[in-house]
Amino acid sequence: MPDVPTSPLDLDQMLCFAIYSANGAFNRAYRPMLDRLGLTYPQYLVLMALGETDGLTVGEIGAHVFLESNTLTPLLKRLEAAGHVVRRRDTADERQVRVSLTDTGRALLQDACAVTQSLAGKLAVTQTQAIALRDAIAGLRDSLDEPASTKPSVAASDLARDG
Amino acid sequence: MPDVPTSPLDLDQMLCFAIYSANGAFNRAYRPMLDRLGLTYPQYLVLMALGETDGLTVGEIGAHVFLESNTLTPLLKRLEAAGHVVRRRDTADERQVRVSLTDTGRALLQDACAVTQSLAGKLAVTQTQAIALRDAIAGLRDSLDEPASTKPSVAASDLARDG
DNA sequence: CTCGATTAAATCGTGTGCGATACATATGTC
DNA sequence: GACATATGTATCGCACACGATTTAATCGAG
Repeated sequence: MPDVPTSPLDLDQMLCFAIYSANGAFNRAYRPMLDRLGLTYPQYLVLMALGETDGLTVGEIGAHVFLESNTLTPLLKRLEAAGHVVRRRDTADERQVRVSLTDTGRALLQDACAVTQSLAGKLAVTQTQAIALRDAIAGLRDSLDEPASTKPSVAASDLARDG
Repeated sequence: MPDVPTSPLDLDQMLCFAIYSANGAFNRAYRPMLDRLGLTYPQYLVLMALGETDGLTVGEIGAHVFLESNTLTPLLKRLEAAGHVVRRRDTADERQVRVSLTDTGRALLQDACAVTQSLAGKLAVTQTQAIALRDAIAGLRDSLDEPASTKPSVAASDLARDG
């Protein structure tokens, strides 16, 4: 084992940087197309969540897209102002706000999904690779979000070039 | 092939969302530790780039961390105001500004790298998995950033659940 | 039933990322 | 010398994202 004295970490070796920079690349790729639809990427994600299950509460949306209410509330208001979404207090529990897609919102979601489809063609991976990659990254995310999980046996000292 | 009518895209099936949410998870994990050091994550990345090669120009830093000068300039000024970095015009080519780590900046980088190391222990992947993952994601990023590359033979229609 | 604790949203302020645009300066080319 | 180009800088603007606080509604214990 070569002695690695001071700064053993190289930018291109870090898993977190790969994800950070890939996220930026996705944003750059999505932006011009989503701009035409008047959507931002997080807004698109929220529409997708509602497309799966309409009438989610703000908290439920947040659980899907990993955003808090302080981020979602203004975002949802923008979506509502644009007419893509309707916010309505739950009659049973008036603390909660239920969000539903409007017809135009649903149509917009269709267009946005087409954007994703077209973007998929640019990726330098096969479908099976993409699926494996997605699941691995999702697992990574979950292991980071877990408060203090019992790590699945990975020797921490072995992971010098991650993070 | 099953007919996939209107909204075949599920949030959890999308590769871009996995990356988006993993990036958020990394941010959440890094923030409390980097906060103690008075650094943001992109600032940390810039320090790392300078740790590899000191005296980079702004443009060179941008090439490393995939950020433009309009993002980097204010970031670098904050780093300079905090005393972690020195900006100096290149005497040979006065268009360029060369950025160098100060001693305190270099020390800070060490501490920040330790943060990454400790974080690596939380990841639910082996080292070999992490390396493969990192390379795959970096390849993804590069395929997205390429202007209009000849895609490596992936059937676009095969990639419905990516993007 | 009332009071206190808990929960869901909303709000406020701040920092930051990142794009668009405009502009100054230095370089290279004709 | 006049030109286009490249690069760094400054400004503006929007949208996140987080922390902390506030308000409203619900629930639970007494």
